[in-house]
Amino acid sequence: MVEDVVRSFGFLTLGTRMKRVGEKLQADTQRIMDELGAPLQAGQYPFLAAIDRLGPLTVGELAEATGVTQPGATRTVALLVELGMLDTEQSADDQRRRIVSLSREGKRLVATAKRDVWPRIDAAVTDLCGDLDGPLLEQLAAIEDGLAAAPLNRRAAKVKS
Amino acid sequence: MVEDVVRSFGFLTLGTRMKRVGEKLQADTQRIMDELGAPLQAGQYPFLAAIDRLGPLTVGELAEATGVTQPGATRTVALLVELGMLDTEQSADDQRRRIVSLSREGKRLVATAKRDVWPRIDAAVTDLCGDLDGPLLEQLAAIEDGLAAAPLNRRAAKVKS
DNA sequence: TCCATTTATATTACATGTTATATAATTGTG
DNA sequence: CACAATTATATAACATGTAATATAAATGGA
Repeated sequence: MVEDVVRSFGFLTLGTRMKRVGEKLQADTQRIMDELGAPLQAGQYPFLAAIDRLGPLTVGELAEATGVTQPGATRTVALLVELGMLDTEQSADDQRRRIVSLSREGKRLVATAKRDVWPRIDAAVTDLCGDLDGPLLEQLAAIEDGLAAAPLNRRAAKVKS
Repeated sequence: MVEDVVRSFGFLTLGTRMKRVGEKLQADTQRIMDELGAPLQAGQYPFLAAIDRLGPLTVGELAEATGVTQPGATRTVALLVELGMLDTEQSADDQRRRIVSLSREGKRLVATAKRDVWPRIDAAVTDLCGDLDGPLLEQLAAIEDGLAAAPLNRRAAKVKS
């Protein structure tokens, strides 16, 4: 077993390390969702959740709300329209804008996710991180070790009961 | 200005959020390196640093040390060989293994980076995160706000004097 | 010793992020 | 009120991660 240099380098490689931990969390989250039958990718839910919370939004507003660039938002919206989860209409007063809203199916999916899926994910992540405190690098190490010891989907199953 | 839903959702969207913060840190780090004339991408340095620290490694060991998958390591190694920073040789006792080492130029780059670049990056990130404490979500918020207020390259310039 | 299994690396296909730029609609100003 | 500048979205080109699979070498047991 070789030393994990990204972990060893401390603040110097913090960006790489946080990105890596984030990707691992997302991958584990995806597994929970797969097990529960949720039909989308983890990274797509923020788009649905943003509209659910804020009402119909333009592409640019969705980019802001989800923290991706505008081209990223354009692409994900196109995909979710393709999948039947979102509808778009041209804005009446500004023909450049596209107003994105939840389709009937999108609304159903959000309702189900809010009830059955998101609470489990939240509980699993809380199980992993909720009690953490102290310096950032120590918390990151605890998260990495915690994920290695028991991935989120195992924690979700545990918490569920 | 639209609400940042990934931030609002707390633990539920922690993976997306950490990935995003990590990407932002990396992008800022890249800008420091660009300003200092470092010729590689931020994400490529862990490969050089791993070999500098641990000596020549196989592709698989590099994957472990840098925390990427083996195909990712294969590709990055190929790129860095192309750029003249790494050399590879077939292992004598196991023809499947490729031993990856720093080229003369790679060694020179690591020496320069260790002296001139990495300390600045470390100092800038420490300026941003070094004093943080408390619950994870609060620290993440502080990092996001801190980066928005003064990106890492500004902090590097400040610390440098 | 032969051959099935395992292991190390490479390849393929894809997901999802970015930046730079194109296009079309709107706005503001001389 | 025409036209330059701005704004919203789309597209293109690329970077970098993954999983699944192919290929070639090493290993181990009948």
